Amino acid sequence: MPVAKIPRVAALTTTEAAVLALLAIEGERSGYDLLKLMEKSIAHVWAPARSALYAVLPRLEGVGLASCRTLAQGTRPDKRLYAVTSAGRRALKAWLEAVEPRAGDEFYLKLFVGGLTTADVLVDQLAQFHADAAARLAVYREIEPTNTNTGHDWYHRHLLRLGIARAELDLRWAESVRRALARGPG
Amino acid sequence: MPVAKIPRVAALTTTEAAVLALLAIEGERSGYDLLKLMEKSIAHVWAPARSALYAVLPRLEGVGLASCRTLAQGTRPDKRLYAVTSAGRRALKAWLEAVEPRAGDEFYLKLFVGGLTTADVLVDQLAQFHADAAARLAVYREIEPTNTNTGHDWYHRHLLRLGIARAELDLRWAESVRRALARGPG
DNA sequence: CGAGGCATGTAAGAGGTTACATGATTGA
DNA sequence: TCAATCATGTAACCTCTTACATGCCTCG
Repeated sequence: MPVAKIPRVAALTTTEAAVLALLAIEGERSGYDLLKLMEKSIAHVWAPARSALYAVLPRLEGVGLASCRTLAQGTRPDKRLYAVTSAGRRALKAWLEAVEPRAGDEFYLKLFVGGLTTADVLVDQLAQFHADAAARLAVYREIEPTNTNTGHDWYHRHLLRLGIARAELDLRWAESVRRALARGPG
Repeated sequence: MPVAKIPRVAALTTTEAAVLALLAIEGERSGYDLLKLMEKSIAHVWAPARSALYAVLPRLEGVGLASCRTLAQGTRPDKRLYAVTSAGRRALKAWLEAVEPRAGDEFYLKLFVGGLTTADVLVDQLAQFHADAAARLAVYREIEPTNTNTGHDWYHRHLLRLGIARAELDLRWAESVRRALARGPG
């Protein structure tokens, strides 16, 4: 008996996730609306080009993660209003819950739209972020005593200092956010 | 009278610069050699895929920034040994001296191979890095008082804290490196 | 009457990535 | 005998960027 094929929806790209998340938060919007909303919020964490946004919206509609209706405006150009579908919400949930090492900006984006998920999920994401920083710190600590501080090592030493300070900062920050989440957001 | 056309050599990509810099530091090497060297040094700052390295070397040779000779080895596969040409050194110099805002990883790479240039150049690069961090900090400081700490703002607040702490760290670090450069490297 | 907002897209190209492809030698 | 090291590349694809293209309305 053949195993039922679960339609594995391809994972969202960061841009797709950002758009879906913004639609989920703000409700039905046009590409133009989203651009303006992004500028003063999510752009600090993820800022796709205008053309990327306009490319991603029809794609999301094509795979059923967003719906679209065209709003004819008398004088102005037509608007295409997009909204997240239930499949879109499911994809967004899967994206938010997927924990990946060295997620980089994707992690910041998840925290930025943290209101769309639960504290549990965010604690897991944060634990990974913490582990990543700890791993980096361990690597740097191991390199440190081998640095001679002469020749090219002189320059490497400064970068090493920055890497260590950054990693330590990240560790402290992750801890503090974890505690805040434990006390409960909002 | 037509103005003499200065052959504007296209700016180096980060990967090209990393490879040229490594060749400049280590001398004549094969792609395979470079890969191993990268792993335990420059990779912390810039880590291209293996295939990217093997693609970039013939390209550098094609535009005259690197030279290549094939070394037939009895038992092992042939080696292609690359070296920086004088045009390559000039391109590298131009890359090192070009100051760009929000250079990101490219800045770290320049400092990593700082031994290939002068303290003056690095001070300029550092000044830009400092200015970038200051600009970020200013933006965050402006956002801070508008944050309500409720709803989605609760999450944004934590990211804001991280952004501010990072920017402050970067400012202090840039200052300390600048002072160290003033005392003279090596 | 000109700048800027409203509103959507296309085309070309940059700059990577992963997976595929090959094959001998050496050390455990 | 099996995995790792030596050694180089190709092919397909992904994702995003910049620049091009269009056209009306509104406000100063």
